Amino acid sequence: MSTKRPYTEALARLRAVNLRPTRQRLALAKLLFSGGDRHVTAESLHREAHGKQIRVSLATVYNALHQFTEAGLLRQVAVDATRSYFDTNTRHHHHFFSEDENTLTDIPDETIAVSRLPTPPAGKTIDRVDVVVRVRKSDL
Amino acid sequence: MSTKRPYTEALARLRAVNLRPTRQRLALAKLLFSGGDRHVTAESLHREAHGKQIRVSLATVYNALHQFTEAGLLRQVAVDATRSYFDTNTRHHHHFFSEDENTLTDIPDETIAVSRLPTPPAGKTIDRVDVVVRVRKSDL
DNA sequence: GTGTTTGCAAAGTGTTTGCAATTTA
DNA sequence: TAAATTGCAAACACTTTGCAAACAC
Repeated sequence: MSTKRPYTEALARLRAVNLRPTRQRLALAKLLFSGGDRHVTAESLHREAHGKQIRVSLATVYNALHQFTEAGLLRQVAVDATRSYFDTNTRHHHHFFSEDENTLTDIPDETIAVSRLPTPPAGKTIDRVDVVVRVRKSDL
Repeated sequence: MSTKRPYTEALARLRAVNLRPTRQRLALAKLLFSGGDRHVTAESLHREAHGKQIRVSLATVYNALHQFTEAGLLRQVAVDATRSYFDTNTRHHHHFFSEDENTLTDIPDETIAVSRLPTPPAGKTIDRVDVVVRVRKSDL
């Protein structure tokens, strides 16, 4: 678990991928990697940081999210045409997407399975398979 | 097949869903529904229309795509955080997404299967399951 | 004629970029 | 102090909206 020593933890992560541990990156890394798995958008992370008195610009949040993604610390998920989501769980897994609340949730890996993968078009290789189970409130 | 009599065909489709067959809507419906299954973005459809001397504004293309989608003639597909894709195939099926060319292709339904669907979070119902098989050029 | 639809231009989102000032090593 | 990073504001790409003119019925 990465709940303890969030500062050291975040610092180590940044060092490991050769990103300078600036005040902003450290703070964001702490928010992202100190709890369990998380799903954030640039906006939501920026808002969260501000709520905790961390001064960081939205542009820097965008930069950090992309740098973290490139470094393999995050994974980008495309579910909504308007916003970009980032997932701290970089292992292979799938998602629930709540269309009411616009929120992502991980699907436990054992509870879903794709069988019979198709042959990709000629000259192409499968990069990855994303399954999004779209859910909404039961009643209405 | 809807290849023949594209005008009558498009007209019938619009009538069926109670959308006034205006010149613009008819022209777009003809482009969309006269061939086989298609995947378009607002931009690509607008460009295509212009190429065929059909005068229609981008705003109208957006309106039409949304009206057609609402009417069940199209289906919206979320694969890319920046653009919205619309699919003329509204049956249940999945997609290849080429990350090199930003293009969608249908996956024949028999060649893919999702087994063991997960139980949705409490109070939620599964609306639909989208599988996107991301592919890229084999070499590099 | 009356209500609908169109096209334009303006406004709105979410995101990226250029660059001077600041910070890190 | 040299190189990297930040924050701001401007630019961007895509999409939506308000409204007068044009159109369908």
